[in-house]
Amino acid sequence: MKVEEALQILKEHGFKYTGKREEMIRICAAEKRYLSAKDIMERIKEQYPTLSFDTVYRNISTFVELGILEETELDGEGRFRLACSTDGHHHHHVICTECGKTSSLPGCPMNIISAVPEEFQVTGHKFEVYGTCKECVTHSN
Amino acid sequence: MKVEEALQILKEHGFKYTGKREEMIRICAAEKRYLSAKDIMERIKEQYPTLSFDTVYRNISTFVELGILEETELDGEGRFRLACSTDGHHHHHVICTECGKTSSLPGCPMNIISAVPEEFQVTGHKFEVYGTCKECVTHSN
DNA sequence: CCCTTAAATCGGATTTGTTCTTATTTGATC
DNA sequence: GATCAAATAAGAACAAATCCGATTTAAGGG
Repeated sequence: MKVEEALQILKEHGFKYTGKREEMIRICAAEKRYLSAKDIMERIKEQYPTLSFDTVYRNISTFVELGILEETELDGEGRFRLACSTDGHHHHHVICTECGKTSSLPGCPMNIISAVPEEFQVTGHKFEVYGTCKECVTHSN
Repeated sequence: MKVEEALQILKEHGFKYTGKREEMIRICAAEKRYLSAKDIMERIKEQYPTLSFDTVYRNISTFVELGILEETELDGEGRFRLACSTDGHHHHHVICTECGKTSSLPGCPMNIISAVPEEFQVTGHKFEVYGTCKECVTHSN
């Protein structure tokens, strides 16, 4: 997803444009990795030093609801990255547990699963491979 | 995994036997679903009304480290269930997001994945299907 | 342009899940 | 039964996330 697409989605849903929102999205668009709310705060402080964490958290959850951001969880804290499933087709990621860096995996296990027990009404799924990226392996040695 | 196996694992690793630990394990063994620390606290209060949450949390993490409990996360809180991967072979679950009830899924996507980018050193993976179980669908209507 | 209004933001207090600290108790071993 | 390390209690401390009341700001209409 591109920054412009994200802003368009916001507009379509009646959300106001603010420089802070755009900057948050730009920050997420800048790297192929999951960022924590803290990471985003840190990066946005350069342009908006007074931004409150309430704003960051509130915007993040708006973005997640609108499908602009994808969410996961590492070490008990939420991590976010610009949605990329919509770029092509649905897929999953390998995630570096050190730095949040991601890389796409082909395919989705749901396509292959023979059967989900019929006493469950399926609402979603999560498939994530965890690891350490080359950079983080190097740094930790 | 059975309660006795779990206790055996504790013993093998030099942990002391306590009634509280056994009871915690029994509680987890009693149902095929993920329980929160709070759930376990609640259930154990019948036998050990004074048990502190520190004890519950500390024991839970010991159990997770020893592979006695499996951990996941729902609604921002840790959930635990008696490990069952060791029963037969490695597998995954459908999880009811309402009550934590689980059901096994055959197979593991890691077997099918063609290739993980070689710049990642894989350390683990998570595959979970989420849904609502029959009981919870009924109750919410 | 200015006015109005609802949405967005601020700043701090609050909540929630979890961990830490210190003193005390208890299980295992001799 | 004495000893000692491990386990526990109780509450303080922590960190992530949310809530709240007051203020500011974007968007649209006159």
